[in-house]
Formats: sequence, structure tokens, C-alpha cells
Amino acid sequence: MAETASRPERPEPRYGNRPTMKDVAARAGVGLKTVSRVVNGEPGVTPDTERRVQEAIDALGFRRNDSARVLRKGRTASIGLVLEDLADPFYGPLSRAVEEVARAHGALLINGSSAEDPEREQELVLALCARRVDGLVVIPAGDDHRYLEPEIAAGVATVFVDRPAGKIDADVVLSDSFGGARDGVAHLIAHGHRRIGFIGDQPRIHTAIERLRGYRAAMEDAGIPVEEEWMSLGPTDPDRVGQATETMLGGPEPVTAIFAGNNRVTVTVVRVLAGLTRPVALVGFDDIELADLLKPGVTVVAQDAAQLGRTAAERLFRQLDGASDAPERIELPTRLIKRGSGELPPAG
Amino acid sequence: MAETASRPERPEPRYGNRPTMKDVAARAGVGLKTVSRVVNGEPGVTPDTERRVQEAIDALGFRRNDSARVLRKGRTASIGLVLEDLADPFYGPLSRAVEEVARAHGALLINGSSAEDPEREQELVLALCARRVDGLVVIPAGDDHRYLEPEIAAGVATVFVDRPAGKIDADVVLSDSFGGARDGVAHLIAHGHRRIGFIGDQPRIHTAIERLRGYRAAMEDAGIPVEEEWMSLGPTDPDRVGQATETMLGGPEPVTAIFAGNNRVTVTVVRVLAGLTRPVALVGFDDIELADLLKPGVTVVAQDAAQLGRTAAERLFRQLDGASDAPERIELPTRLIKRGSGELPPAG
DNA sequence: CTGAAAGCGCTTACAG
DNA sequence: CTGAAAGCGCTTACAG
Repeated sequence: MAETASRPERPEPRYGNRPTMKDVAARAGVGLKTVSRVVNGEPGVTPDTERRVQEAIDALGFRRNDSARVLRKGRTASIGLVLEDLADPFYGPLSRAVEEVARAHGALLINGSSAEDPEREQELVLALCARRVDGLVVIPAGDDHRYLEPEIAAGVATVFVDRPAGKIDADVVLSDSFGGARDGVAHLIAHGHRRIGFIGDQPRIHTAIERLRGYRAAMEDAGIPVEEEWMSLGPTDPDRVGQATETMLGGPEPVTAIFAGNNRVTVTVVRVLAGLTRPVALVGFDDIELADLLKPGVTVVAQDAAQLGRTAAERLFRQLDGASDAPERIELPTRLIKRGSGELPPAG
Repeated sequence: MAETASRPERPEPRYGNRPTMKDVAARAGVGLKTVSRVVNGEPGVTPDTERRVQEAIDALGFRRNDSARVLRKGRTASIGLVLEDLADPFYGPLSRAVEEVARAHGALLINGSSAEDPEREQELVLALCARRVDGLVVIPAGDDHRYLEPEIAAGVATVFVDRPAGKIDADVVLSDSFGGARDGVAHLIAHGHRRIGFIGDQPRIHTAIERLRGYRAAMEDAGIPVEEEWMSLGPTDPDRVGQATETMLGGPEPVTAIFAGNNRVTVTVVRVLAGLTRPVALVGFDDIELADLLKPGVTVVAQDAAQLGRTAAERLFRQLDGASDAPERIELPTRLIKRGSGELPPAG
């Protein structure tokens, strides 16, 4: 029985058979701490010892396990970025900017999409906290972030971007949605429009509300009473936005100009307008690629997504470096870029 | 001295004063393992005990430290994605698709840009390995990935996307660059063009070479000898591409059509062509937003970035689930989308 | 210059 | 149903 006893096949699953510092130490005939010194480039090792350790490292294919290191050191040198959708072109430059700042501070970026779902946002954020990210940059989907209080109290640096946190006091970096929208709408008014439509994102999203507020302010400043049918908030998918656009452009008294609340809306509105024979003026919030090459070019209120990300990430690392400033609200200016669509006079 | 001895101010830095399972156990008056059971939803705890533990958890604001968990369990439930540039719109849908698959498998995504720099790629990949990601999805910048051999041997699942690995045998998912480019160029030839330019990415990039090969194949199939001045490979920044475009369009015998090697090139070429009075035909590799609304619409060879990411990630998790298939090369088809610019006849 | 011991916060394998 | 001990792979604080 002894001889024929079946031995376990495939003893380990996979993974886990990686060499450790202990293995390296044994092979090099030195203590564990000496290996640690070599691996971390600490001083106080003879060149000869160092060589022996290095040889063992190479022979074994050793790579330090940062999970263990992190456990001991406390900081993970990683930050989390939670945004709405990695695939949205608006977030590309923002993510990249956050990544560059993180890189400059030796940190990695863990990225996740909330899909504009508050529950998914919370799930993601808390998963990142369990991983003990040093900090969080969050583009919030929800409007109640009290669930983050214990984490922030425990030292997780946190900065919100694009939209403020809900029901907690935290740093936030945003664009001047109100001012940008007001200027964009005022621009349309200056070109003779009075019947101006506003198509925006869902009303629970802060920027949607702020931009609507800017629209109303511009109209009021010009003494133009706003009609309910001129305003449409909701999801920004092509179907919803396309219908809203067509509704505003139909009927006996159609709008002569449209203010589009973000890049997704603008793209769909441009598409609808392209199918029309009469000209309708358009100003969109957010710049979009190739907007300058359309006929007419699309006039936009541009925000600087990269700057938004950079500012937030720098603020985050300042928190991590121990700055204990009170939470601040940083608002970046927008820029009106005239390209033709916003300078069209009212039709008829 | 005893009474007036200065006590340490701010005893801990920040962080690190988080409650642990031990704290929870002490407060609830139970053993460590019982806390672990409750936290992980394991069976075998009386409702009453569970309640006491849960109260301690809430009171202390305890959140399990996954770093410690990972160290013990071996798997980190995270995967790394290394791409060229998070800000490039081509990678947005790809990243999002990888994220969705990871999420379905309970894993987080750690993301990084190589900036098309082989050294930075290696640095990033190895940093991810040190974090012990379970797997890697890599859009390679370099052409030698032997540095990954020990990692792969140690069990790090690896899939390359968009471009194959260099000097190692690994899974790769790519679009049919050769076939796509050949079809696109053949399309121009079918519309009467013979003097056709090719503007592509740097020659060390696999897709650039494959698309150039497709161009040459189409020309050869049609019996058209290719002149050196018709081909230009290099960085895809607007300056370089703009100059290349103008050079091809200048001189006594300018090209009558251009094949653009990727989305970055297409955008710049479109811009140059917009400033011209004579029509020049254009087919671009990669679809771009709003391409259908330009005049003329931009004819493209589209690849499915999301499908690329999804396929790669699924393959990755199949590896992690223990599938031991031999490394495979998966090629996804491209699709020619006719919108006008590729159907223009030769000028003159 | 070098190393043995303790500990980071969990899970595993056992024992009661 | 419950818990004490050992261990994951490192770093820290000391001692020689």
C-alpha cells in the first residue's frame, strides 16, 4: 500500500508557488533582512553579499510581493477613480490627467465605472476602501455620500470632481456649469433668438440642474419668459434626446435655437439638425472632436476635462501629504468657442 | 516630571488607526474567527452572536482590510490593463468592455498608460505583477516581452490586445489590420484611383506595418506600382501628419486619394482636406464620432474596440479558471462603412 | 555589515 | 457553534 499510494496530482492550484524572500535568503545563504535590503536598495550590504543575493533573485525569478509590503507599511500607493463611464470621451482626458499625477507620486490608478447608478458607485467606492487605496477621486452618481464618513475619518483622502458630494463636506473640483450655460444662452439671445430650447441630462445630476439654472438666468436677464416645452431633462441616449429635439422643433411655434446640456446631447442634436432644411442655431456644453469641421461648425461652451482631473488629483495628494485645509470648492472657468452654429440668426 | 511630561501630539500619522477584526472581537466579546465568520457571511454563528458582532462592526466603523485577505488567499481579484493612452477615444470602449467582464468576475481594474514607451510599459506591467494582479491585458508598446516570462510561469494570466506580444508566445486578440486596409484601399482603386497615399503610425507598431502591408497588397493586386513618396509612417501628432498630407498633395503629381492608418491620422487628414478646393478621396482605419455628419461623410474601415476588449478579458478569465489551451491568436473582422469620402472619383 | 524576532490583519486547518 | 494557533510575505525595531 505504501508503494502504490496515489500521490496528489497537481499539488498546488496555480499561482502561489512564487519564490519569496525566504527562498532567496536560503539560496544566497544570508538572512531575510539582507535580502530585503538588497531588494529595496538600502545601504549597508557588502558588494559581494549583494551580488550573491542578486544572483539568487535572478535565478529564482523573484519579484517582491507588494501585497505583503502594503500590509506592513500602511499605504498602498494606489488611488481609486470612480467615474460614470470609461467609454465616454469626456472622461478619457480626465482619467489620463489623474493617472499622470498619480504616477508622479508613485501611485497606481484603480478605475471603475458607476454607470450613473448610485448603488454601483457605493459598491465600487467601498470595494476600493477595502483595498485600502490611499485616496479616492469620485465623479459621483449618487447624492448621499454619508457612507463615506467612516472612511474619510479613517484617513482615506477624497476629492469629488464634476459634481459635489451629497450630504457630506468634501473637496470638490468642478466647472462653472451655471456661468457657462448662462453665457452660452446669452450668446444665442445676442444673436436674436428668443425661443430657445434647453435639452439636458437627468434632473438628479448636479450639472444638469446648474446648466438649466444658467439657461433660466440668461433668459430672465433678457426679460424672456420661458415656456415649459422649451426645457427637457432626461437620459442622454439618442432616442430620448432625438425625440425631445423633434418635439421642440415641431408644432406651430418651434424654437429657433437649442442649448445642448452636454456632449452626448450635442451629438444627437447635431444629427437631427443635419436632417433639417431650415437652419436652427445650436450651442453645446462640452467641446467635441471634429466640431470645427461640421457645416456650420458647432459653437460650444468648453470645459477643460484634463485640468479638472489634474486639479482634483493634486488636491488629493496634498491631502495625503498631510495638508489639513478645510474642504474647498474649486470652480474652473468655461470658454465659449464660436464656430458658426451659435451665430446663426433665427430662421423665418 | 511625570505630570508635565509632554504627551505625543497626533500620535499616529494618519491612516492606520483603523479598527481591525481583533478590535471588533474584543468589543463584541468573541473570538477573532467568529468575527471573520460574520464578516464573510459564513454559516455557524448564532443569530445572537452575529448581532453582537454586527453592532461592534457598526460602532467601530470596521471595514475588512483586503490587503491582508489577499496576502493569505493568494488571489487579489484584480486585473491590470496597460494601454497606450487612456485619453485616446479608441481605448475608452475597450477599457469599459474589459471592466465589465472583470466586474462580472468580481475583479477590479487597475489601469495604466504606456504613452507608447516600451520602458514605461515594462515598468507598469512589472508594478502590476508586484501588486500580484491575477491577470494582465496588455496593448503592447514594446516588441520584446521576454521580461514577462517569469511572471507568466508564476501564473499571471496574460492576454495581448491590438498588437501581438514580442518574442514570447501568448494569447493575442487583434483586428484584421491587413485585410481591413487591403479592402479599404481596394475600395479606392475600384473608384478609379491609382495614385493613393498611405499615412500611418510609427513603423515599430505592428498595426502600422500590417496596414501598410494591406495597402501594398491591394495596389499589387491591381497592378499599380507604388511610389515611395506615397507612403509615410511616423508619429500621429497633427504636425507630422499634416505635413505628410500636404507633401503628398503637393508637387506635380499629387495623390488623388489617401488611406489614413488610424483614427488620429484620419482626424488630421480630414482637417487638411477641408482646407482644399479640389476633392481628395479618403478612407480611414477606425471609425470616428461624427464622421457621418461631415461633408462628405468619412468612409472608414471600422474595428470593434469594445469587442476587442471583451474577447481579451474573457480569454483572460478562462485562463484564470484553469483552462490550459495553447496560446491563440484571435483575429476580429473589420467592416467597411461607406459615407462618401471614399467614393469620390479622382480629381482632374 | 548582518540577522533573529515580532508584527501588519487577515484566513486556514484544527480542536473542542 | 466557537476559538486558539499558525502562517501568508513582507518591514520594523533591535541587537550583535
